[in-house]
Order: sequence, then C-alpha cells, then structure tokens
Amino acid sequence: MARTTPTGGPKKGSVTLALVAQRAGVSVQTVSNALNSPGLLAPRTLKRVQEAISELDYRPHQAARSLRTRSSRLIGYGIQPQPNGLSTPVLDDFLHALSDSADKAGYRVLLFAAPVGADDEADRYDELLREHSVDAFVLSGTYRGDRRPGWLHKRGIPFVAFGRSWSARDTGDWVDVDGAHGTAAAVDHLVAAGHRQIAFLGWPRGSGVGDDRAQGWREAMRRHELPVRDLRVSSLNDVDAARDAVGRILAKATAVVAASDTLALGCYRALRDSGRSPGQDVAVVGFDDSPAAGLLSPSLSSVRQPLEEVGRACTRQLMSRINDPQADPEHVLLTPELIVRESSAAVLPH
Amino acid sequence: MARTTPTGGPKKGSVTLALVAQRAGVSVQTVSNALNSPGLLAPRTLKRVQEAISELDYRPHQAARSLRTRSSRLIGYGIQPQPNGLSTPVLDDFLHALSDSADKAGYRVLLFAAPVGADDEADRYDELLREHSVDAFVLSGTYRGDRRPGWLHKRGIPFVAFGRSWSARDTGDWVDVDGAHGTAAAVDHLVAAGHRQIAFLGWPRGSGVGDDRAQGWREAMRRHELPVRDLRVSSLNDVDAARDAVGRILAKATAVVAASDTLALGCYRALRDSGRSPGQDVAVVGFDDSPAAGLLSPSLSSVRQPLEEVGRACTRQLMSRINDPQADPEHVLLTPELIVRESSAAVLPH
DNA sequence: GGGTGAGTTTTGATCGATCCAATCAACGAG
DNA sequence: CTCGTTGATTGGATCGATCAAAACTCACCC
Repeated sequence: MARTTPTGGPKKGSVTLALVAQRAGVSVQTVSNALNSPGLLAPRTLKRVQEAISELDYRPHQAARSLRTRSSRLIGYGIQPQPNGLSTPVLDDFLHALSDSADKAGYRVLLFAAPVGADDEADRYDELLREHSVDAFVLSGTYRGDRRPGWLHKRGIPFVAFGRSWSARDTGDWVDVDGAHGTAAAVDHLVAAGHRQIAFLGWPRGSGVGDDRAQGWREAMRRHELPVRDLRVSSLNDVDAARDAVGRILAKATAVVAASDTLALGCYRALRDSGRSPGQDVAVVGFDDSPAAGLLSPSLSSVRQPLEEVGRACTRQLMSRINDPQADPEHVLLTPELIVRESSAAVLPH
Repeated sequence: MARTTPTGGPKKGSVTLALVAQRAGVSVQTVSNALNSPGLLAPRTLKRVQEAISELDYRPHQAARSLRTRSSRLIGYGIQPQPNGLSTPVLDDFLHALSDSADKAGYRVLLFAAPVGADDEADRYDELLREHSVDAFVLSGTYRGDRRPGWLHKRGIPFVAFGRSWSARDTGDWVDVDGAHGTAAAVDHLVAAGHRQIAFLGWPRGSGVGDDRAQGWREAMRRHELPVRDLRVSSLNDVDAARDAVGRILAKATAVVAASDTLALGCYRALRDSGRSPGQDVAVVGFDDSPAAGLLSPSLSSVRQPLEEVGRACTRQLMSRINDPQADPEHVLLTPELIVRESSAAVLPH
C-alpha cells in the first residue's frame, strides 16, 4: 500500500500477518514472534521472516493488537483549556518534548480536553482508559489538593506528573524542576555582582510551585547572611498587578528575583513608571525563560526549565512503570539553568 | 467501573456489548444498533437498552470497533520539532483550539513527530494511517512546495491544512487567516492616526505567508494613494537581524508594519539604539499577537489570528470530509483582528 | 531403540464490536 | 385463509493480532 506501484502491489487492502506468514512460508504465530520475541526463532527463520516483512512493508495493526492485549502504546495527556486566552508556553514546550521522546520510545501522545477541577474530571480519564485502552497518563499543572494522582494511583494506572504532588501524601511518580535551586542560583548570581538588597516578587502563598521558588530565595539569602525582612512581596501572575505590588520594595532593593517572567515584566513597568531603568538601576531576574525574555529591552535574565530533559524523564519513568506497575514511586528533580542577560548583567561598584 | 461501589459492580473486567444485551434482554446487535442507528429500534426497546447502557456505564471499546470498521475517531497531527528551541506559540494555541473542538465532536488528536521535509516524511503519515487507522490529518505550517497535501489528496485521505496550499495547484481543504487583510487593517489604522510614511518590515520573498502580508500592506497603501517606494525591507525572523535591517527605513518612516511580533521587536531595538522611542516617535504594529505583545513596554499593537475559530473550522471541515471524501475541496479564509495598544496609539499632529 | 528434553513451530481459541443475511412478528390485500 | 411486505430483531462470520498449549524436530543418552 505504501508504494502503489500498479505492477506488483497486493490487490487487497492491507498487509496482514497472514500474508507475511504465507510469503515467508511459516505460520502467523511465528511472524508475530519474530516481532515480539525474536529470541524464540531460529536465526535462519528470523531472517527469512524479517525479509518478508520488509518486502511487503508490513505494519502491525494496533487495533487488533490492542483488542487482544488491552494496551495501545498510547499516552493520554489532558490539556486544560486556557482560562481566558492566556497561553502557557511552558506547558506547550513540555508537550513538544514529551511527544518527541514518547515517539522515540514507540508511544504516541493522545490529547483530550480535561476540565480543570470539574466533578466529572475523573470520567474523562476513565473514558480514555476504557475506550482507547490508554497505557498511561501524563499530568501537568498539578496543584495542591489535586485529586488526579490519588485517583490514578488507587487504580494502579501508570502515570507521571510533571510537578511534585504537593498534597499531603505524595503518591505516584513525578518529575519536577527544582524551583528553589533556580531562585537560589539567581540570588548567588546577583550577590556575585555586588547586590545585597535582593527582593523577591512572588505569588500569594499556598501554590506549591510559588512557595518553592520563594524558599530558594530565602535560603540563599540566609546563606549569604543577608536580611530578607520586608523584601518579599506577592502578586497575582499579572503584569499590572505585579507593577502595583512591587512598588513599595523598589525603594530599598537593588535587585529583584521574580517567580515568573510575567512578574518580572511588572517590575520593568514599575521601574519605568518611577523614572528608573531595569538592568541599570535595579537588576531583575525572571523565571521560565519564556520566549519574550530574550526579546525584551533590556533582555531579561531568567531561569530556564530543562523541558527536553523533563520530557525524556517522564517517558523513561512511564516505560518502567508500565513494565512494573507495582514498583515503588520514583521522583526525579531536575536542575534549572540561569540564563544571564542584560537585565542583571551590570556589576555594582564595590 | 466509574463508580467502584463494592456492592453491585461486575466482577469481571470490562462491560461489553454482550453484557448490556443480556441485561436489556436483547441481542448484541440490537445494542450496537441502539448506539449507531437508533432509528432502527422500536422506541420501547431503545429506551430499555439505553437504560441498561447507563446503568452498567458501558463504554464502547474503540479497538474492537476500529478493527472492524477501520476508523478510529482519531485525528493525526504531526508536530514538527522546533529548529533550535524556538517555540511557535501560534501553532501551540492552534493545537489547543483544535483539540478542544475535535473533542467536542467526539474525536481525539493523536500527536506524532513529523520531520519537517525529510525523505521519509510520508512514511510517518503512512505509519499512523495503517497502524492506528487514523481517520484524518491536520497539517500546519504548510510551505511552498510542501508535498504532504498532494500525497494525502492523491490517496483520498481526509485532511485539512491550517494555511493555504501555496503550491501551484491547490488541492484539498484548507483554513487560513487573511494575512493581507490584517496588514491592510494596520495600515488603515495608522493612516487614520495621521501617518503617511508607513513602512513594511517583512520576510524575504518566497514564503507564501510573508508575501501575503506584504501584499496587504502594498494594496492598502495604494488605496490611500501613498507611496511605497523604498519603504519595504526584509529580514529573517530574528530580532537582531530585524534591527539591522530596519535601520535604513527608520529615517523616512513614521510608522512600521511588521510581518511578525519578532520583527516588530527588532524595530523597537533599532529605535532605541538610535535614541528614539517606539510608540512615541515611530508607531509599530506587529503580527500574531504573541503573549509577549501585551507585556512589552510600550505594549505592542498586533494583528491577532482567530485561532479558536480556525480550530473549529478545521474540525468542521474534517467532519464533512470524512462523511464525503469525494466532495469538492473547501476553503475558509478568516479575518484577523487588529489589537491596538500603546505602540501605535499616539495620533500625529495634523 | 525408545525415552528425554530443549528448542522451534503450529494449531485453535479469543479479544469486542460491526457487517451481512436471515428470521420473526404484525398486518393489510387478494 | 394464505401470501407478500414492511419493520424489528437476531445469528453467525469477520476484522488482525496475541495467548496458551499442543506438536513437531532433532540430538543425546541409557
């Protein structure tokens, strides 16, 4: 079917195991074994079968396999609808990375719409599981009180979360990026450039991710024996809100570490509003290295999450979890990288 | 299975048609008909069967259906690996919209890695088709000389492209956004604000999308009887390249329409390098309304593509094409919206 | 020379839904 | 009272792969 040469192609629709078997002069089961447990075959037979397979350009039919084995080589990924046109570049990049590495492992990613915390949330997962025999799920954007990990774990369904399970009992595998390490690295970098009054602009307490990033800043400050009093402010993840919030600390800080690039942008605004210039008068470091960071003027230093690695780690964990559903949960914590740009490049006079 | 009430749940694994049939006191075939051709059943029987279905929380097993019917309710979408970490927010937003609207139509999006123009490009599509019985494909980022539309069309495989097929014969369905209309709207807006020297910063000729956007600018300028001579420059889609390229026209232009937000950013840089300020001294309008646009200072006016609508239109076209593979190709051209922000808000003195 | 057994290969049943053709019931026309 | 017709329902056969278990092929040993 791949080559529609009018000359020799098979007339009927599809190339099946039976056809390959006939061509190779063996039984269907032998061909199946050639694919799934090649070790069982005598070398000569194996070679003959493999030749027949490639000559006919045979492709196993997943539906048939899936019907028998109840596994589909599919990984479910619920994309949550954006609140209001707000896109989440980090998760999209992650999805790319995930899909790439899953594809290399012979798996495909199946998208479905997952309502954020709806009552029938579990139903969507159940549906995918039973209709499509999905082998595993990848969760992203887990939050405190997220019921999905528990639900999946209880049922013994393989899954990996991108993001620690911040809930009380941590159950199931996850891969995450060490946000605290990222903000700490930012502090170290700023200290090395001569800063001593380094503020943190974060999100309201209670969002695992945000608290983690705040924690990194706090500990790094303590390590450098620098005060943190009155140097922390919180704001929703919105440029204008951040601009308003950051005002009061810009008087006493020479540098700001922000929990996101959006917050950092708010910082830019606040500085410009007060006639000062980001990067020159006050250093700013963001988080996530969103596409915009490199484009800004001055370009924004930011902490980049190693999303390709996260994707690979997720795939790796899924594979081993699929092979051994009973194994103990594994956790992978990856280290982000500080990208230094103009906004924090200036060195303070000593 | 959804409710794991220990009381009455079925012992064995899955709820099948046979089980439902038994419960409703009819044959399997009748249950199948209840789902696929309800009109065939007597109202009373239909009701009885439907009750049994919902009581048992029956879910049809796609693999079994697919094995028989060779259709899977899956839509293939090849995500191309980013050249070098460069993310494409527009395509990601589109993917969200597509997945959402497909989901509502009972279809799911299946991701796979599609090498950009490799020799075995077609093989990946063929693979998905034969292994997963994908019902249709969605193409994005089509380019001049793209062989995928022709390949799919020749084989009678349903597909929709997001983006006109810029090649000679346009073959197959597509949905696209009227880029020319977008740049024309930008020109109109700038003219209304008093500008007369309006430059266009585009990509090198030859990229369907880019030429289309340039065309819109040119025609709008002619309509307003304004000169275009020496007001067009080209650059690769890179901030620094754009900054360098735009230099020579910033002397004679009071406004710039750019073919992308990235190019517009290059414009910002060039202006600042020469001591002028975007929005104040020279108006700038970008294209795509990337997340960064609203965050910049000054915020960047930009032409927004109606991606939700594009997604819906793609799904709609796919559905009708799946129902009638022979029908004539349809084309949908949607109108983008100019989002006016600070970078083009100032009105020139008369 | 038949039994033993490891190594290969084959046979038959099975997964769950849909296709096609056949059956059954009801009813009015001849 | 039988026949034909329409409408509703049912009975196998089937899609293409995998599983479990049987069967075959040798070489080897008592």
